[in-house]
Amino acid sequence: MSDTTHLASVAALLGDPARANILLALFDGRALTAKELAFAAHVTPQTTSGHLGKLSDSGLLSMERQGRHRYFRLATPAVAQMLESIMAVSGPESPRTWRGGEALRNARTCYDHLAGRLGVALADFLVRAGHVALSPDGGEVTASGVSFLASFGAEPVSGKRVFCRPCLDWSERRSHLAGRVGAALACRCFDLGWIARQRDTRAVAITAVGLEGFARQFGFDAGFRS
Amino acid sequence: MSDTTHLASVAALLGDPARANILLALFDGRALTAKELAFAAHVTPQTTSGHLGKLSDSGLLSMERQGRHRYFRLATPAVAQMLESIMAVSGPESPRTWRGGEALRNARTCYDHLAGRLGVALADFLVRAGHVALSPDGGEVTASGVSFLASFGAEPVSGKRVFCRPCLDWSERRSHLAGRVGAALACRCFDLGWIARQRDTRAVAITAVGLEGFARQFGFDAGFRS
DNA sequence: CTGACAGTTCGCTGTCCGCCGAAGTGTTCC
DNA sequence: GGAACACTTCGGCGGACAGCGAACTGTCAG
Repeated sequence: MSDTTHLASVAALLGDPARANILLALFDGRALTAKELAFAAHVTPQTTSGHLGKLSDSGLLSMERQGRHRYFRLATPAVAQMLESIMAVSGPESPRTWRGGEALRNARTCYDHLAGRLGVALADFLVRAGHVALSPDGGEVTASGVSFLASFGAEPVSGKRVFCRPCLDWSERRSHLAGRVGAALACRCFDLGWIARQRDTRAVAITAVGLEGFARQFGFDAGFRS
Repeated sequence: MSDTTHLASVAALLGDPARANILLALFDGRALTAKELAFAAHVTPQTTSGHLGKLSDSGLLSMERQGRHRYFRLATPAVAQMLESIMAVSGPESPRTWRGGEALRNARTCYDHLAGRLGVALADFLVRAGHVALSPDGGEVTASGVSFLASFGAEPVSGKRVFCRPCLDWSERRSHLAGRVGAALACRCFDLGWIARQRDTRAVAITAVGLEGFARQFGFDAGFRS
């Protein structure tokens, strides 16, 4: 029964609210210091230190020293995918209970790609335009999609294959784009200055340039709601 | 912080060894009675009853009455995928600690598709033959793959798209096939009598017909190791 | 060197929760 | 009817562990 023991021990790590907060704070792929994580977890630094030790020991986090700071990040994309899939099960519930605020629902990062209304709108456009085909389990980029992405300047990195995968959006209950394609799109949008990261939150801001750009290139109004 | 709370509460459910055993016992998609699950979880029926109540309340399990029995199963495929992704993170560790036995490593079901050495060998064949292209995030069936699957009698169900997705095998540390394609392949192998389910384990037995069939159609020896 | 600050280790307390024995409800079969 | 069985509820016990205050190590700035 060795495998169930390990599954349970990893799950138990995620089962503590403080540790869950830490992991979600790192969910967008950035590296944060122990103190920042203590703030995110709503516990004291010494408690956080214990949690970070456990998470690192089990291989969920990787750590990097820099002067007197220690930067923590998710050890691998597999960890992010695990968090995604748990939220896909736990998240939906009643949308009314959402306290993350409208900003988070509008646009946020999900590890390395975009989620929220913006992420879903992007995916919708690509599907409607026939650039991408999505099914519950996965997706494919069509020939027209390949050239569209190239013209937009979002070339998925690393050879092998153009690939994309759907990621269930737990606020919108619909799929947005993940995988290399999702990452490339998000990256390009940041480069163009259409969206910008904000402090202490996974929510991203849509800039004035972005509003105009999304309307022109993707044909939707990214103003969502006030 | 509503979403972290829910993530933590779901993870906490999986974090108990008894509940993890219950979920893994249901991982192959079958429905089991409360008593069978008590046996699988190594705890008494009354303790199991409490666990099943919690798992059902949080929507991880669905229940069905049948006479004086109660049958439980995983509520949705999303739950199975969540388990997969956690095992992908927790499972690898040192292969030496594997106690599931060689049978489980050789061939087992992973919700609705095949895993273990057999699952990996099938995926390998399809990739080498150019029937399927796999990347860490997803996969595609090629034109030749579509006709190959049709000739084998494994037509993925439900219209929309032929689709497949890789699933990280936590014993072999390599990908096998999941998604509709994986399910169709497994289903066809059961139908042909190449493999057979066994009691009280996720391991599947490879029949004599299967040995011959895998060698002829897929070009590998499914004898793996004694 | 000294003070400030990041991060850790230690020891203690309080709480939560898994577990089982005993007793209760509902169903089936004779 | 009554016995057997599946499953649940209740109550108390005991272990595991998150949390913090206090004290320690290490790094930086002047």
